[in-house]
Amino acid sequence: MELNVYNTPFKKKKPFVPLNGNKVGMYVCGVTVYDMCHIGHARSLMVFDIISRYLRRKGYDLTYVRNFTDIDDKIIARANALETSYREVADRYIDEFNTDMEILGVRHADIEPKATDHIGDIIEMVRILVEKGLAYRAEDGSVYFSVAKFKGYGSLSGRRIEEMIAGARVDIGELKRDPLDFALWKASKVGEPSWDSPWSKGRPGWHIECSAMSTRFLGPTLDIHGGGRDLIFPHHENETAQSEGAYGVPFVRNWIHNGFVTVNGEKMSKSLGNFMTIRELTRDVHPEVLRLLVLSNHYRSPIDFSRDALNTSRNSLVRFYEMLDRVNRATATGDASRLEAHIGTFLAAIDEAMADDFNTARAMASLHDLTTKVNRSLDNDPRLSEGDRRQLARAVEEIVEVFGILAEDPGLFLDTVKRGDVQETGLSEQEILRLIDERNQARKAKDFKRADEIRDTLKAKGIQLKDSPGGTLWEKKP
RNA sequence: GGCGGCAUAGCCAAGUGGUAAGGCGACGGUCUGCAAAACCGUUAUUCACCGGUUCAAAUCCGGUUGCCGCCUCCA
Repeated sequence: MELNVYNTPFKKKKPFVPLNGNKVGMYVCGVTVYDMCHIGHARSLMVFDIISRYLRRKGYDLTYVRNFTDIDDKIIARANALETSYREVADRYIDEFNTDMEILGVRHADIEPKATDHIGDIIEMVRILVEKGLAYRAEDGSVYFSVAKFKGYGSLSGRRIEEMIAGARVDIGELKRDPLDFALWKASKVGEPSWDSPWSKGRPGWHIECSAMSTRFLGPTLDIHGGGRDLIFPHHENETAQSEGAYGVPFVRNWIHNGFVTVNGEKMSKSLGNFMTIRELTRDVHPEVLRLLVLSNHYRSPIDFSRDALNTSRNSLVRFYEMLDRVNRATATGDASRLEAHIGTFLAAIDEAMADDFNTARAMASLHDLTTKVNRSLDNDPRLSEGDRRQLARAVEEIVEVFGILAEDPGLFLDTVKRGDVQETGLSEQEILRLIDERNQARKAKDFKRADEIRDTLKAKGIQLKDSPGGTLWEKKP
């Protein structure tokens, strides 16, 4: 299936054609490490995790680069507030980030460069821009990019220079020649971390690090550059100006921007204070539930985050795992395959969905279809052939590899997720089991009144019973 | 103010020209002592509104309304 990808500046999908045959270079803007990551970050990280997994599965020779911005105003501010060094702040939150990614099952990028490890590359790039007359040194030793000198500024975000001038502003103390100019190199004040450069002791501006590091690892033209929608302007616009200004070749062949996580329709962000950190959420929500929520929406659409939305995802995930659990429990039969055709259809459907601009929502619909078909088949005949078991294992492997869900043992997953925190019910597991036992004795004695009474009591405490051939099971209803 | 995006059933959500995926919920059925789960069936003649193009429009064009984002740090 031919891969079609939506490209931000063209506003439409087109066939994905890497610059060099099968090789794909993908750069995604990572995080600024000054605080814990929230669910909005999680979505972006998951989206590109899934895209990278799919590209690899598709056979592309992918090099995925995701940076850490480890020097910046906010990191310095945080370090000052904590009376520590910028380095300690950055390193601490890089550790926290890595822990979050491990929790979320987001794989490491191939290369995860830090801005401060590439000061030399950054200075070299700024030097080229100054040499070409696209940048200038201001009085204080800072270096600014001269926006007016770069033709094509605004083409990514669809803005014209004249339109931007009105809205532009200049901070006090900035020595720009033009309000639209942006800093490539910031001269440092006393006490701030700094590096030597031909212009001043200082530190890199935000935008230049991505240009410098992406070029270092992937060359001057990227096949894919990704990030959140909010980075389109000015960050990605500025990266384009820097890179194309310096090297004279197209910077990015495919811009991919993910939609926001919103809360009550508003963007989740630090400044609005309506955020929830990854760590907080995953204390009582299984990471795959969040992943399924992300997968159930198209990557460019907003996701309105709520407990309700989370619950819906949880229920779907439980449905998938219960199907897998049934499969595991099914007795063997030597009969011919009943599921092979369904599984073939499913695998083709998810590839088709993903090849169409990474349409994970459609892929999840196919997974629901497959689940229904497997359940139906097992309703008709609870036995399963070896061939079907193998095919199904293959399908699950594909799901795990591309989407990062259904990676857990079904029995274990259902235990932890369905039973959750027993404490909340006000009963101990022992008490629950005792009541179930008492109810089953009543049932045996055909005392259904007493049996139903017990079931209702448990239900009132949020515990749902399920009588199955193997005995009575219980779960906590969210 | 400028630029951009979105508007699909009770809710969530796919769908960019060929006659509305999927999930949740609800209702009916099979199964069950009764439930739960699973399965089967029903649940949008219609895609914010008004015009237009077309044999054909949720999809394209123009306008209106509402919501959101960017223009300052932001995934």
